[in-house]
Amino acid sequence: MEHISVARHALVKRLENNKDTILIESDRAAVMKDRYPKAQYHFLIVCKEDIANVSLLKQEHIPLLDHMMDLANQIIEQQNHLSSSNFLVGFKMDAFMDRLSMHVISNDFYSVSFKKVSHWNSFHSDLFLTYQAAYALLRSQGCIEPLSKEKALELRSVTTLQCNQCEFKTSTLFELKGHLYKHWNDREHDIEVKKQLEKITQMLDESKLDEQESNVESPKSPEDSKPHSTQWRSNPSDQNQTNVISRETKPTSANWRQRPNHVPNDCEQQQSTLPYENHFERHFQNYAIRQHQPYLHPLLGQSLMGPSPPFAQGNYYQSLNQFQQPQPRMLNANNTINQQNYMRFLAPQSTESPPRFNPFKQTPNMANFNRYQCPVNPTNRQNVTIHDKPRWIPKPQYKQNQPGVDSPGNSSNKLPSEANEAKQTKPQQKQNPNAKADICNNSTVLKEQPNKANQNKPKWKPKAQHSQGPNNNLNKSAGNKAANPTKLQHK
DNA sequence: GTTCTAGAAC
DNA sequence: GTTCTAGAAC
Repeated sequence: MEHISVARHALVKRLENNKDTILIESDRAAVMKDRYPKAQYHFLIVCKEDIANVSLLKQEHIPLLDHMMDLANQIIEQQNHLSSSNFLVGFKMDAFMDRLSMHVISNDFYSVSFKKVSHWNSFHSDLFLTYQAAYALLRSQGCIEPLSKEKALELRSVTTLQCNQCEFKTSTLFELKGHLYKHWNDREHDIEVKKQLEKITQMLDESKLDEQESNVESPKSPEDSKPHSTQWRSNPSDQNQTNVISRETKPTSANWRQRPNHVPNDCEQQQSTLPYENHFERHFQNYAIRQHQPYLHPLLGQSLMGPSPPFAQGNYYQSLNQFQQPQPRMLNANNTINQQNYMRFLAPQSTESPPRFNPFKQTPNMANFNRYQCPVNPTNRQNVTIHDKPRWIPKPQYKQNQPGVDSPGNSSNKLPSEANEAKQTKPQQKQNPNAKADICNNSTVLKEQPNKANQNKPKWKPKAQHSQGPNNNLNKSAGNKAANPTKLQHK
């Protein structure tokens, strides 16, 4: 149980020792990223005062609550293109950590660490107490009643999952995550469209301003017209004049085509057969279609930029449909997702709109990085076949060995193929009938005949209960459950 | 709470 | 060979 208390204390430890992970700090609280974010943006505002959880708050803590909310607003304001309405702010009633922490989490819930139904229920049931609710309870009652363990367990395991952005309901985490991915993808498109439109609007404003400047400076007769406004600005006096142009003035257009009641001369008549070149709006509209069409939202793309972009024409979410139906053996009895299957679920991405950089995505540990551990790099993936890809890479557990000493268990310095061979030798050692009999009959023999390959640090040590008592001859798993129900104690 | 992984189960 | 589970470690 000691390791659980260590884990519970990890937040305080991080607060005290890992100052570099703190984003905003005050004398009463600090803002840091959640270690396992359940959405694209997930922050913790950790209280510095030794308060274990929200149910220990009293009325005198209302100023502390307000201060934590101030920090929450500060960190939300730092996130571009997201407003406070996109965030949930509050406390977990069944918090695991032993220090009061306010969660600030974006409502997309698109994250690698979002893996369990209980993760969803922690934020979308009575397990989550919003800041407003906590404030109201402290003001009215002066305290916050804790949830019973039974009630918390019941709320955690609710399987009716209601989308937090629409009326969609499902009973499987798989469908919910596929659905949430659509919401996230749409929002990313909206943000991208907004950025592009802002950029285009800015360019249009600048070009209109230039046009107005040129119209004020342009001579009245076509014979004196000069083709480029930049040439006029080469004269310093002209340049000064352009700086005092008022937006309200409507000067005669520099383009003869745009002047009302203008009769073109011979030269202009000849030009009329040429393409219409001087229409800035049209020019930039075409530019926008060429440059930004792939990024437009389907609805905006249809009305503003001409034909629908490719992702709006076909079944854009066709690649996602495979996630709609839960596949067999993807979920276990606890409705959690197997790690490997989960990565398979995340792997396919639309080629039309690559996802935005994930600020929380963990970078691989480059010390142990090799081509076998790089499932997302397509160039490396091409080089890996099923046959030469080991299921796991042994970690360098034998660093204590002196250099030059050839240890049979030291697979960290070997090639992967050699590591595979070393792994294949393990069952042969286990099948030694004498050794197996010794393990079953006398635990002390284990100390006398240790596994030589793993002599320095055995990966698994059978417990004394396995070789003692009435479960001696039962199979191992049954003996484990009967003699050592630690799992039940943890839960 | 989380990840990782050996061994069991399929 | 693949998936699940339990235990260890953080």
